[in-house]
Amino acid sequence: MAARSYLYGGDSGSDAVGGGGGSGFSSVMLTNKRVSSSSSKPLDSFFVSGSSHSFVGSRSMVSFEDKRNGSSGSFFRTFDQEDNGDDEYDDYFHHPEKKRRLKADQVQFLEKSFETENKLEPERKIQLAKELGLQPRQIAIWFQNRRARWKTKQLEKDYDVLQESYNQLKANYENLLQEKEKLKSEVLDLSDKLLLQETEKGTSDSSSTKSPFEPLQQEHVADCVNDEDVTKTSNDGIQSLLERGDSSYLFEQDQSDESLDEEDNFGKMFVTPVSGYMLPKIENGEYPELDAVNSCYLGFNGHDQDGSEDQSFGFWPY
DNA sequence: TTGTGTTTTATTGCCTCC
DNA sequence: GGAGGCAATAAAACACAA
Repeated sequence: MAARSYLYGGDSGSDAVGGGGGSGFSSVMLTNKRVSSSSSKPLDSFFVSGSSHSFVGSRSMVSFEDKRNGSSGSFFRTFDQEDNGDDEYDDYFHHPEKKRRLKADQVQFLEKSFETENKLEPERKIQLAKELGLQPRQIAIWFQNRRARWKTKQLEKDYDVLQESYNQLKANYENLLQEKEKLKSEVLDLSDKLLLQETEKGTSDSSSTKSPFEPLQQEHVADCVNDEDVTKTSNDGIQSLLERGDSSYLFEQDQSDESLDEEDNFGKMFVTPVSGYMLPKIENGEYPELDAVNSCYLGFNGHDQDGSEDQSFGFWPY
């Protein structure tokens, strides 16, 4: 073990109460195992608990509460002040391995001190030990354990917050999925209508100019719409077109029909060559709404990069 | 009364800081 | 290298249902 000094009981703690399961009364159990420069000088273990005592020994250093017999009273009891001193003497000296809990008022005092500052400076440790009639080491241990409990509570709170956030995100994601399905069916419906329209137009006028939808076969559109990764595919198609500088597939608005543009911004849309989706047209080198369209995939596409299923899009702090 | 789960007190070992 | 903090853990004390 690293350098650690023991005031009593010699070496590490095979004979100490607690981890070692050994014996040893307060001279072991309540002893500063570590010697610190500030508070764990050898006399620390014999810390005087009350202002009226210059030295009262280990008995008065501990002021435990035994809830079973309801003993209570001042923090600063001494042997002389005990009502049933002999019995408690037996408790302390003949059952050396027993731990005693701090009294409720001692705990309350420590809690208030912890509220103001959860770290313990040596001076404050000494002061608290004086006021409570405990050893500085006990104060330090109490604060240490209290910090651990506080941390656990904080983690629980953080977990709850994250859980709530996750639930909200999940709900949003499910809403977006529903919305996406709805939009899909709308796109499919409109594509059908347009194709029908083009077909009728084609039969009546076979020499008309090519429709921008001509490359799109209806079954192809349907296939693409059913594609799980359709939005990503759409984006890929757009990117490849942009890289090729090929804008011939972009759906150009019929300039003669201004009312259509005003009513539904149809002219700001184009049909993707691969999936047949209508998407916002590029403006200033950016897709104004494409990021928003794809955002759900980036965050919640439910697939790993290798394509495997990954339904656990939640995040856990541990 | 007893078995069992939880809380509290304390130890141990490791780590960081000065 | 010493002092102190923290995580892990032990064990006593406590709570409570059966």
